[in-house]
Amino acid sequence: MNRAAERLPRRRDEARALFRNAILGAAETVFAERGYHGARIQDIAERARIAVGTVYNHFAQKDDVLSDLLDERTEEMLEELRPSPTDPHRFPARLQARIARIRAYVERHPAFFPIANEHGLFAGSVAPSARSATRRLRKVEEFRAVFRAVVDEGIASRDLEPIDGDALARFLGGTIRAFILSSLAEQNADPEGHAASIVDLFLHGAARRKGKKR
Amino acid sequence: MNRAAERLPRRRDEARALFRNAILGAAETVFAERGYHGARIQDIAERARIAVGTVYNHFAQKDDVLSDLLDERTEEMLEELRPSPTDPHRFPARLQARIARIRAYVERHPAFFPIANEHGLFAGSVAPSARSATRRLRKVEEFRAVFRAVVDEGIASRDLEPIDGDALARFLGGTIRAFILSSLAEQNADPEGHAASIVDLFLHGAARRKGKKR
Amino acid sequence: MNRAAERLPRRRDEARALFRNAILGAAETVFAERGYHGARIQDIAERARIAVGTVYNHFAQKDDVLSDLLDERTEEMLEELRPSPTDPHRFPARLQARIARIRAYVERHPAFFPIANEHGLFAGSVAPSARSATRRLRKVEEFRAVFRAVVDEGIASRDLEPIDGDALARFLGGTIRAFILSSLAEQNADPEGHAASIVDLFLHGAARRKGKKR
Amino acid sequence: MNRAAERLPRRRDEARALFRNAILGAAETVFAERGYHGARIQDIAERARIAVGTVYNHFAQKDDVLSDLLDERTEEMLEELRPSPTDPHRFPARLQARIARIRAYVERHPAFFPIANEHGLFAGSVAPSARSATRRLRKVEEFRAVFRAVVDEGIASRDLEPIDGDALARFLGGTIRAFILSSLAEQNADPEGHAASIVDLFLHGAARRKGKKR
DNA sequence: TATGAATGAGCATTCATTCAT
DNA sequence: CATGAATGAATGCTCATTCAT
Repeated sequence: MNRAAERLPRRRDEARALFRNAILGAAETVFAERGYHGARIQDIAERARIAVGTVYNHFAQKDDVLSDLLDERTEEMLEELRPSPTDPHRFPARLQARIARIRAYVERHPAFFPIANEHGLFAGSVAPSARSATRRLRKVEEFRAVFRAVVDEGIASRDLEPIDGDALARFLGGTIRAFILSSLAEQNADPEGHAASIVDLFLHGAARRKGKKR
Repeated sequence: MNRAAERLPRRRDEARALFRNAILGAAETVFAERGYHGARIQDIAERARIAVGTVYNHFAQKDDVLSDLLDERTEEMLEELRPSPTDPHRFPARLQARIARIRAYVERHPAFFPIANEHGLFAGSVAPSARSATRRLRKVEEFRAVFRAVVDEGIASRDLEPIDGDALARFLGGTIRAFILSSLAEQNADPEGHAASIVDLFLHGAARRKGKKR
Repeated sequence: MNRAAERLPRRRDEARALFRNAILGAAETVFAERGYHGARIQDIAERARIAVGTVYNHFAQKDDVLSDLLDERTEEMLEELRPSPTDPHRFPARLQARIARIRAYVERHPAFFPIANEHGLFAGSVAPSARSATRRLRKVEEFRAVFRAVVDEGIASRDLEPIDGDALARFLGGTIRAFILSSLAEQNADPEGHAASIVDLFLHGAARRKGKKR
Repeated sequence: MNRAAERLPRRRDEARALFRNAILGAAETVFAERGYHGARIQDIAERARIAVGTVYNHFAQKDDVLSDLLDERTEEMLEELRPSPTDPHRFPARLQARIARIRAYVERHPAFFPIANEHGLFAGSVAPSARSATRRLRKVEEFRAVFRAVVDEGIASRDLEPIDGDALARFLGGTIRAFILSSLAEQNADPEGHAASIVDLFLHGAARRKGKKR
């Protein structure tokens, strides 16, 4: 095969990916610390230990750094939410497994959440800041869709009430969001239990349950 | 008495309040449309039909316009959430009444929600944008406290599970937030029913309820 | 006579003068503290305990406040430098008397000197700041003329070398200026002696005087 | 050796110095023409044929441009005043040589003098314009010290009266200042003679000298 | 391709001046 | 005439983006 011919380009691509990831990683921290507008390209470059110009060799504009960051992280989060071959079969345990993965992700990328929030990833209807707005809305849509898929799964398995799926999806989103918040706020010692109780609240609500075991 | 002497100062204060409110109103729209950094003082002034300098006769800096706006609107929202003498006595109806008021508020100030979100009013842990950060955190705390008070009320009336109040408060917050989102998204024809169903989800969850009436 | 008719206008004029002087006095301090551009009309008004608008009832523009201040104070200083009926007749004592008056003036108006300096009253060839520049140059000229007159007097009385009068006038100016500087710097206990020694330096220079008494 | 490695940094430093000097040179003219506050950064940039931002790549703030300019020019002037290996040995000629150098400097940098004056470099006790005030006072002190050193030299060589050195130093300063003024005012054809006569006035004063040759 | 200095459009803020009361 | 809030032109400074090396 053309190994020799392949090697160099491959290395080149690897180098490019290295730079790109370094920039995105730096951007994640800096955006979280100072907000999008407070973050200067120079700050990001410094944190990534490269020159300003280099950032522009990998991203056309500042806005693209944010967009790509949101895209990648969101995609990763969505990946955690989607079904996995190793997931349990019954709905509640299945949901709990996914939520536990989300929690783990949030703890790996705590800086990402404030950014996602600033740009309405979990809220919709935010200021349309420039050309990346469209892309962002698409991601919001994908989130909605995944929540909706989860809910549909639950309805199909007769674990959820067969009512308005969109409303349930939003409810699920809100619940997960509250759960992420507490993950960021506290250093919970029992992630499994935490995920379990959030699923329980989603399923059975906060009302007092006479005579039922918990 | 000294009506005559009183009149002038009173009018002056009224005029000041008029300008101040005009500025805050304009700022609400502009911040929502363009985001904090995208909003120029001149945009706000133009929308309020005053001169740029006048904005600075009422607010020391751009940041203060945002802070005061967040303060005032948040206080108003909190007011809607707090118990009212006309509220029903039993917990579910009581909660539903408050949530309906919130919904009405959101519909009166649709522009405020994106702003609040951009600045983490419903999320905590956002980028600390200079001197107003402290003020904002205080408001976040107040929200948390009000949700907590609602939850404690429900626990006391034996309508809610007597478990970790903070967790329940966050859950309530997430639920209400999801509800606000849908209020902004759709023009629901039945606000009463909407509030009722959100309370129902909060109380009894999304799980299928065999044999129970809905 | 029309005393009655005169009285009111006279009072009015007195009131006007009162305001005018209060403003000039306040301006003197504020200009000295912050420099012309650093001084805001509002600062001057505050120090004079009047409203901003009132300043504009007495001076057409900020620049006029400065010009009039420079004019008045300069005129007063020139007055001190000019011959007085009570002056001694012989040149050295005569010069000493005038210089002592200048010194007294500087001590009454210490704030004025920095202003005069900032605007080149003692230097000529400064930035032509707006329309008052012409007036200022006139004052510089008047200073030069008075110094020249003093020198001519000394030449006529055969106390000074009959050389280039302009050069001598500049030399006298420089000497007096150095003297004013030390007046501002130190709290000399012996003003008379100070004036005497400056005259001595002007007349006989700094060279060692063998065998002469001092 | 590592010439090649050295070349780039060296060139970079040279380029930096080129820009820096161009800015300072432009600033010298513009400050002299319009005064510090009347000079806009854009004016300076335009005269230096660079962009506004470039000024800020070399100076943190407008004030620093002024400060550095004052520092550099003052240091250069002080350098001219300090003893040089080529100076004559006897005091009067020595002093004359230094003064002639000052005169030459003033003629090379006529724009600097008004600036120095506006900021009290030759006067002390001016409006303290923010953070650069300290630096300026230091320069004023250095001037005083150099004048004092000259005077001490003269006292030591028994050419000057052994009286209060500070007073003599101020007198020398005033004399030189007057001399600088005339240098700026006229285009004297005989610089040597001019310096000589100023030294003569400083040494022997303006009094008529019977029987002495001039 | 990495670098980092140059560029200049953009914006917050100031403050002299006006004018209704 | 005194008052002080409204006005908006003016300007220092920032920072995304470009480009010569």
